[in-house]
Amino acid sequence: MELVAVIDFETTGLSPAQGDRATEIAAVLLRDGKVVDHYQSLMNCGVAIPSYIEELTGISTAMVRQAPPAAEVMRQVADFVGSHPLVAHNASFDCKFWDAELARIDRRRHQEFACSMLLARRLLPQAPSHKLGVLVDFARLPVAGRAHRALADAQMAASLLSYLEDELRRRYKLREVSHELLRKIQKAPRSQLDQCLERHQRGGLAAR
DNA sequence: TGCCAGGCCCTCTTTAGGGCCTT
Repeated sequence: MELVAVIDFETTGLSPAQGDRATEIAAVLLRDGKVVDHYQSLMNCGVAIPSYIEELTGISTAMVRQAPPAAEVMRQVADFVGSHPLVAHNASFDCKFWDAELARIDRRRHQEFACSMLLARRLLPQAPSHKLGVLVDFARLPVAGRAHRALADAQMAASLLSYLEDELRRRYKLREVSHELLRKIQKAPRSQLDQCLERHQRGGLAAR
């Protein structure tokens, strides 16, 4: 598979539209199931961290006040990621913050997101839940560090993505699993997953 | 004062409701 960037944000809440801001970002570059590089930084967005968020993430107002400005961090991570396809766990969440924080520095996203949670719902319907930590435990993947810190979560999402790609290759005898195929699968109705992959195989894309 | 997201997905559905998942 081509190089992809798996990202994870820690934030002050759930919605940039409601004024929530990013407090930490991590991106790991994944190629053929191996992490080849990573970026991580706390970021100072100039707002206080709600106490329940500090309890969840361990990230305090004092910590982000000592961090580089959010604009500087976003420029760095956007340059680090470049034009590589993006992946996140529950990507709709990270996509909102990625786009909102980029907009603040007058930059725009030029690539699509794939979502490891939507893929896991289709490929691992038997998992007890589709939270990142539960899936990592279910698939017996290594725990990268403290949950709800950006780098650990990005590394675990990358491990999960590799596991899901292996499952796709094994079950459907695919030579290669592209980002484009992941996006097709995550959009396919669960009941039509097999038909989706059969169409893909017939199209010859699997052998490329 | 009270409330505060949003997309996905299932079902006792589709003229809807509610749980899941992210912080």
